[in-house]
Amino acid sequence: MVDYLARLNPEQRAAVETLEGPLLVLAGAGTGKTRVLTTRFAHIVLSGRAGPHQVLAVTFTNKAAREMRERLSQLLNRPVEGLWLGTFHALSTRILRRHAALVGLSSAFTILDTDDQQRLLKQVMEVERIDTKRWPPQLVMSLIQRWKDKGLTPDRVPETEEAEIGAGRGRALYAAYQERLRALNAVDFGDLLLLTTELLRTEPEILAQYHRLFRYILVDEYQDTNLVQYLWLRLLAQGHRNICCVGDDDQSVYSWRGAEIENILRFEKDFPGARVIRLERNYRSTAPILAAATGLISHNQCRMGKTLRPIEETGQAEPVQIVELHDSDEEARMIGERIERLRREGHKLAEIAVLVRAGFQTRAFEERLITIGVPYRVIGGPRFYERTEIRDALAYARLLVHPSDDLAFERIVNLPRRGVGETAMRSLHERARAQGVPLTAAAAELLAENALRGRAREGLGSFLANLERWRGALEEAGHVATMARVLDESGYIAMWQEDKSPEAPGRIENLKEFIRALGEFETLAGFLEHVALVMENDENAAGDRLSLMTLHAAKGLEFDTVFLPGWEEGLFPNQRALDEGGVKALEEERRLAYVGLTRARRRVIVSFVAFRKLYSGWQSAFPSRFLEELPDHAVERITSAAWQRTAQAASGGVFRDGSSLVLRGGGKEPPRPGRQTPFAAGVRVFHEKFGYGTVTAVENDWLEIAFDKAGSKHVLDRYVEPA
DNA sequence: AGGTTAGTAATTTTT
DNA sequence: TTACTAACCT
Repeated sequence: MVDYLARLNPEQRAAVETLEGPLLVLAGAGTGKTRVLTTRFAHIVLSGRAGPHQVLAVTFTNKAAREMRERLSQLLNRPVEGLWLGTFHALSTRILRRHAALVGLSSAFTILDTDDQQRLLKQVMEVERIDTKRWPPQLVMSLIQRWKDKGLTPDRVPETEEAEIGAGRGRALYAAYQERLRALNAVDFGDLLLLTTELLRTEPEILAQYHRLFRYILVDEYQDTNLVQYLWLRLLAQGHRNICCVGDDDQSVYSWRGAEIENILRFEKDFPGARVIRLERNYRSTAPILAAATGLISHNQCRMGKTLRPIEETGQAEPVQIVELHDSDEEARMIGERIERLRREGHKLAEIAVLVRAGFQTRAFEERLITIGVPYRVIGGPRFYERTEIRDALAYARLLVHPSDDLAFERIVNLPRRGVGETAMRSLHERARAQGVPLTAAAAELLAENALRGRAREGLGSFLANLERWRGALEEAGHVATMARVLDESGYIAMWQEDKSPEAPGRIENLKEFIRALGEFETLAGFLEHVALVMENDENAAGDRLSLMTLHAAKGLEFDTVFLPGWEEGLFPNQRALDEGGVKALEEERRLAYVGLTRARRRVIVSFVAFRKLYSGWQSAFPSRFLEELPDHAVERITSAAWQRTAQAASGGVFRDGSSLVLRGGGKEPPRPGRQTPFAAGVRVFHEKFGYGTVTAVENDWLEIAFDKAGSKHVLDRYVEPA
């Protein structure tokens, strides 16, 4: 037997060797999913069924693609390049650039990011006279994005849905936005998928060409695919029908981003004759952790069904701990203490993670970790290429490469200040629209005609002259030196140097890093393409550090010890998710809890509090319903009092100075337990801003009130008085 | 044109 | 509480 096959368990082997026809591999957490995927790819090649270039391998993230490429090159024992292995978006771009003309683009189209998308849509909405206050562009954008996720071009958006947004003009806005994109020779992320699918659907010869090329298709994280991605895959798989999707329905947590768990649940219907193989042997976690996770997820209705089994019974495995605490400060303190203890016992910080439901929760822990001196890193913060200064620098670069990039022009024409304000921009826009030319050209025209006055003329004049000069330098001095020069001569660096805000020095550092990053690419255009598709963080900050991140960001990672704080109703499961998505959302929240639990190899500490500091005040909370869903035999429940006893008993415990038991005075003190809201459903109330209304529901100190004038609102009881 | 202040809203995030 | 935006003032 070939030795790479010998290293697999029977299910994994079946997943690797079942090559013909559709196959769904249901891979539970920690069951060797990546190994199966890469080994399968290698097996296709090594068994001589297809060349490496005849396999299409699709992932969601660049990280996953990179990992797969590396492991594949190890298995094949040679470097692998130019493979059809990448993200849906990168592969779509590659296909689309080849046939751009067929979808009305030139092959040098630019890819807009979220920020550009929103600016553009806002402009479109202003032109269409839509109140952007009533209809935030962000909201409209998300609906357009959702339509794109479903494979709907403007003409295919159902009439019932278009009434939803922009005063019933949703579809018109979508169409206008698409028109603007086309005029700019630009696409957004959604378009990459949508246009590729359209291309494959309307051009049978091209589709046939790809059918001939791709003899095998591999898909990672299938539970996260949306409808267009499914259509995209289905079109390409029609050829040989050798499609293998790997995923875990219990880890589908991106529905709010358009992912449809139905894709994986429906697989056998979508691909008749499909085989399904379950990977249930878990190589990661202890028996109690798996029992807790399995018990919890069994409360979901909407799933394929799968049971994680530990590899062997480990007698002394720790139960999952559930710690009850009085308030959120105490929770941060408890976790800090436990981390210090683990550290003293010789555990690496890099093997410990604190996973929270929402980003803002990390702050409390950061503060605590700083005071006790534990090095940490926050994963999934603002990404490098999304920082203001980097996006500005990118706009300069884009304008050099594409003089017609209006969005880039607008972003930096007055940054730093060049006296080009609203008035000047209005005349530029008017001219550009009238002549059908880009803003740069319009500016040149107006300058030549002496149609601009004062500082705007000076500023624009030297700006355009500079652009020309820099473009010349690009040829002679190369892109790295030129961009450094651009940032300097434009006054952009100086702008931040003069800025007194605390983050300014960091921004200048980032700009230096930006110049360094440029050096890794042959050309500026190549760099821009990379940036558009690979918006990732460099989170490889060295050293032994604790990880702090959201549950979403933790998917795919694993740690020895995992802390799961904030298991309270409203926070987790998240109230807003529940309000918007009902039972489906609750199940997704539960899957998120499942993801959290299964990140741990050896230890899980779940915690919840009675009072949580939120924004300015304290809020009371109930334990999360998920806590009751954890099977008793797998958990150990520790009450606040019990925890205090153990802490006191432990040498060097929290209460060394005896002060921690006394809550600090003033506004920092959380409210006493047992407080009851004086309001009940049906009671008439008055609110300073919303006026009179009737209470329709009560949850803790939150009231749902139907106001006579202002509609239905969710408010805290302390802001209303009996009418 | 540009700086200042008041008002408002606050999940999850990759490409 | 903070962070961001829009209206307002100079």
